[in-house]
Amino acid sequence: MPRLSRKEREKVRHREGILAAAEAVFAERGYAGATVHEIAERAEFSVGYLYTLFENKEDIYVRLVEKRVVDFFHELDERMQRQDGVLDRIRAAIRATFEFFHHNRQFFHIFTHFTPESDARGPMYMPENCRKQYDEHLARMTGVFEEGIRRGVLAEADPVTLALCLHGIIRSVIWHSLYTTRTVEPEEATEAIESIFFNGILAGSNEQ
Amino acid sequence: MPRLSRKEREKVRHREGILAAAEAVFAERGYAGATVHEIAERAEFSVGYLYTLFENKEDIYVRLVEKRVVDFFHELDERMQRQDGVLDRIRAAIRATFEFFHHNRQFFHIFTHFTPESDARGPMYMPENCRKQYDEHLARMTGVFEEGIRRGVLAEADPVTLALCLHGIIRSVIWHSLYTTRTVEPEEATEAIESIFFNGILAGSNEQ
Amino acid sequence: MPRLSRKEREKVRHREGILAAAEAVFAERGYAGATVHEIAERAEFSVGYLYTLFENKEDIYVRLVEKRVVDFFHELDERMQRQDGVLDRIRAAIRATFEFFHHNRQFFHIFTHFTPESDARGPMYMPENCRKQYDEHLARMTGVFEEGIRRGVLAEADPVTLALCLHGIIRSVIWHSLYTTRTVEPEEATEAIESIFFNGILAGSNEQ
Amino acid sequence: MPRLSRKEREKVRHREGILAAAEAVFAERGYAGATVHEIAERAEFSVGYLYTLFENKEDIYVRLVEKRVVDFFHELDERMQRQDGVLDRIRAAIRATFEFFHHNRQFFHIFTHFTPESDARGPMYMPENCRKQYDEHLARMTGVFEEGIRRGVLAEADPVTLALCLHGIIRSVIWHSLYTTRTVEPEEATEAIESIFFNGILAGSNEQ
DNA sequence: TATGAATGAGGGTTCATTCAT
DNA sequence: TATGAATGAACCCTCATTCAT
Repeated sequence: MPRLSRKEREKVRHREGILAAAEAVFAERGYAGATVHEIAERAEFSVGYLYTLFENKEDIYVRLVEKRVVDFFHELDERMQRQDGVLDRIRAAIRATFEFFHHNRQFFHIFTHFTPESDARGPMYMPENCRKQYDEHLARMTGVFEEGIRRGVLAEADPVTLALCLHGIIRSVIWHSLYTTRTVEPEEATEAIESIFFNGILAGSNEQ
Repeated sequence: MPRLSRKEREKVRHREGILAAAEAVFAERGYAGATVHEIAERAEFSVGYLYTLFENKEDIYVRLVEKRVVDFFHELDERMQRQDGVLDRIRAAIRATFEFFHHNRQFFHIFTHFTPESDARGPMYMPENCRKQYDEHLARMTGVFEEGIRRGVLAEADPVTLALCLHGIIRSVIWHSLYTTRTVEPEEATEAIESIFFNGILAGSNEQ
Repeated sequence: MPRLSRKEREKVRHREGILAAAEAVFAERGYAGATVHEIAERAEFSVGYLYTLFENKEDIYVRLVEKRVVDFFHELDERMQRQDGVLDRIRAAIRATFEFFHHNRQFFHIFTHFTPESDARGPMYMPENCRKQYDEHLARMTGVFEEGIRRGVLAEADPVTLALCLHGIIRSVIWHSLYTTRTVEPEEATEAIESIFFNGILAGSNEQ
Repeated sequence: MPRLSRKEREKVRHREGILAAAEAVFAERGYAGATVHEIAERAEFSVGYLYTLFENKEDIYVRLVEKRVVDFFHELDERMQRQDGVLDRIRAAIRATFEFFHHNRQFFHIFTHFTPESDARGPMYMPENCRKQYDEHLARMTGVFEEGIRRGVLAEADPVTLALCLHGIIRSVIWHSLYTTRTVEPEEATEAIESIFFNGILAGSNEQ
């Protein structure tokens, strides 16, 4: 682990401050709607300084998204690895997502609205290498569901669709939380979702 | 219903052509990223003419979103009303959504990414009166779930969460379709989702 | 010759007005020192309009220089062609240059200071295709001197150096005129230069 | 002459290093196109330090130009003074110029392109006090030509024009050397120019 | 009705200059 | 003395909007 000089540590702190400000602005206005001036203002730095730490507006966006996405998927993975059974892993994924959301509410304004157009620079476009991260994550989740089916713990179904459904459910709850500006308790949300996702909504089916 | 003169009918046609062009552009670039010139170009009208039919860029966006959202929720409602039982209504909602998506693929680039910031003009911001439409729709769906629970067809659960979950699952599948640019067969998708949502994913729970 | 519509003719007039304004600004400030705003202001157009007629700042510069250089060398050539003897051609070149200068004083601020750096964008850099024009012109002049020497009208000497010297003498007089902001009478200047260039400066050598 | 302390001598050395770097940058980019950062970088000093030795960008330019111009005219003068006859003085001026060029190639990118706008800050503008230097030099040269005419060595002609012509011829050869990036041998160049300038280009006139 | 030339405020970016260290 | 992080005015360019035709 490299020791950083005081200057270097300060630089890192400044970069983080700017990324935090950028997160808020991109979340509110989208990529095209955000202005570098507003980011600088909220970060309480001059515009010029941003350009000494980042190449340009796009670089700020890409670094920001990259950082958070990597952090998020890393956290998610680690939490899942710690569990043994398939069901526990799924539970862990749900809880970890809500906890990450709890601490990174802002970012989900971006994350939840990723638009993956490859050609055009969409409203919240997903940078190239985040797309890879995302695809890998989806593959890992799919793997978990496949294993569950193979072991007879889960019912027969397309594992990709299962992964998507879980993702969708979580995202919807998060979206509603952003939409109504109400907080979500990770614990509660996890339990509610788990119950629905595992047992379905029909009466008489939820005695696990 | 008022009879429209030829001129008026033509005007309506022009408005529709412009909205269709706008839909494509907003979908690709987001609200801030879209330019009035590009919309005009794709609609094969001059910029100036757009400004005789719409107040400004925002007006185009708002009218477009309003129109599609109203159409969509109207269709959804109607389809659900035609069914009697709770389960059939839910089924109808799923299928209707996928069918609407099948015919209005473009719009879901906007719809799926609605960001509901009220103050700032977000990347795909939801206009005031669409928000109302959406809230009403959610309330209706919640009502259906409530009824199901009351009648003992559905297991005890927070009906709002149920509505959100259904919404989320559908959205996720649609998002994945947009993301991978593959088409989704309404029939198939409906069945897959229905099975998961009704019975859950655990083995031994999916004999209805 | 294509007939132009009124609109098209106006466009051409506007382009010319802008180029004239640009000429003044580039002459005063150099390429890097000139601002598009100032050009627009002097041309009495808005900045935005310039960008509908030209690609960007560089395009304005390149078009301007190209136009004038082509005009100049074309004029020069034509005047020389009309003469038969070598001496008359040289005389014609001198006079034509001074006359062009008389009518395009402004441009010589740019022309006289062309810097032909190929890599860096110098203070008054010579666009690619003007360089070609210039090289061709120099070659033609060199040809004239060669012919003179071959026919025994001119003394033995390196024809390229002769061409350069003539060029230099003229340029110097023009430069001095710009420098002192005094006008130069084409007639007079031609005679003075001709005498020096043909006969040299030594006493007893100027009886032709 | 005041004795300088070690510190002061070092300071002088630093100033010279910076001016040398500045010379290269101004030569390549022009006044407006040059950046203080690039100068600092090439001089291997920090920007901040430049500002302790010079007032600002303009000051660097002015000092640089002043220094070289003074050096150049001083050298030129001295060399001419050493000669007795008018013709030898002219020869000395030509040779001295080419030798100075040989050792200060870089500077002639600036020197050859001096633009004398007084109001605007031109692309290679000539600082006030260099203008004075230049005027004095021109006056001295004019004086030499006047003397030559008075003594009957040179043919009757406007001495200012003669000075300008000589200047122009030399400049043109230098310019061509810069343009083609080929070196010029002072000896050869002097002879070639001398022959043309003294005898003219007509056949039968160059037996001195 | 329908056009597109013309506008100018505002965006991304650069760079001369300052100042704490 | 010497540094380079930090500033912000001013650059080039875009685009929502207007208006004469």
